[in-house]
Amino acid sequence: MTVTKSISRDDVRAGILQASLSLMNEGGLGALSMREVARRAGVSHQAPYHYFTDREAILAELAGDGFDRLYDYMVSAVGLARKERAEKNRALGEAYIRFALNNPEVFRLMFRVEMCDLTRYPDAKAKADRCFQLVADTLGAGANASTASDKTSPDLVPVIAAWSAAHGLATLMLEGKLGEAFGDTLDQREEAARRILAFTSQQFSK
Amino acid sequence: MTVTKSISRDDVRAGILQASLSLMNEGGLGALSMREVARRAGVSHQAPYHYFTDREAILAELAGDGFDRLYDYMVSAVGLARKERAEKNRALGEAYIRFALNNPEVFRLMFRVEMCDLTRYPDAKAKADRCFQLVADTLGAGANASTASDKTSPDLVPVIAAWSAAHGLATLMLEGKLGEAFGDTLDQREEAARRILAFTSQQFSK
DNA sequence: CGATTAGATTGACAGCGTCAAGAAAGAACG
DNA sequence: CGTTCTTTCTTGACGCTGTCAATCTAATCG
Repeated sequence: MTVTKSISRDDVRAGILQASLSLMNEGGLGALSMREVARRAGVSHQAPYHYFTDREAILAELAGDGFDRLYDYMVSAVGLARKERAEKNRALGEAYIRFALNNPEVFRLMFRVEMCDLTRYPDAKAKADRCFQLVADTLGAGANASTASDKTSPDLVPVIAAWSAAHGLATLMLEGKLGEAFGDTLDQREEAARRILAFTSQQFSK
Repeated sequence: MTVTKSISRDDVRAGILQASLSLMNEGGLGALSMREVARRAGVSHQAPYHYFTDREAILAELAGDGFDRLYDYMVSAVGLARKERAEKNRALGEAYIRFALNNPEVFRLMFRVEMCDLTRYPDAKAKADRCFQLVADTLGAGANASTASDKTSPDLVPVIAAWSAAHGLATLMLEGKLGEAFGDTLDQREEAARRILAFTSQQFSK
């Protein structure tokens, strides 16, 4: 059946990940089942176990990719922003929320510990830490929240405060807790998020 | 077997809810299965369907109870706080986070739309709205974020901004995204949350 | 007392994640 | 070339899930 020269091992692996991603984006995290993934990738229901130890390993890989993409979102936004720190902070938050609204399922996956416990997947954890480090650096503190080198790092408080504000807004919008008060289309919601975030970063800019 | 006078209908219903709650608190949301709930409640695996149409209906009821308890947390905290508005705002946020850290699974349930879509369960939605209304009132705006009577309500922006800050902090702590930088015991984490929240509300108080 | 009806139970079905055993296909080596 | 070994994939099975359907129980009413 393999008319093409050959289907390499990596191709199958990539196919499984691709099937997982599209399945998740179509039907939510709950629709991502090992068997359906295998069906979509055109392999037997057990084949994925040859590439991933279990369901969580696939989720960890997807989450890792998500953190990489979030990183790109943030880096490019900060790069484009005007050079004032307040401006960069705002751009960072906006990128964070834009990513969440445009990739809701991946975003959920990335921040739900029971979906994939990143401490068990060092590669994905490194990608996540890279994001957190970028947030901390951009917001002006050098310490990493996750590794926590020195426990007495007062600069960490404002970083986490600002991060929380953006993360909370993203979460509440994603879960529909703000109702449709701010529009139902993606553009309207992004614009609303921008307004709220502008207020927040203005307050945080002393 | 029914030595007591009789097991009323409401008793069975309450037993099912109780079993669901304890199961959820022990093994997380994933451990809450209809059959295990029935087993714990000492009824047949199909009995719960006589009281709840499906799994989501049980979750909706638990979420509703959660919102009631969150309401109590917040009301009593605000009542105890000094009368300055900044003080009340801080107390509100602290109560919010204290609830989240002490009831992690219920909190997750309450804010995950795919677990139970509250628009399908008006009773639970009313309890949720009551909480949001309290937040909006305490933070100084009269409009309800969920019902959104008038779309041009500028006062809503600071309310949502503050709510997002508290919600984001609760979420990030709950999901372990802040690492153990702020302690591993509940008390230490509550204290850390208080510090961060103090910073935020100070910034928001102009 | 017998008939009706509401309530609860048992049984069945398809789907799930995953363990275990077998088949297929190369590679290594005599 | 044949044979064994190893790696890769498939099929089958088990116990679990949520839920539909049919059966059994029990109580109410004529």
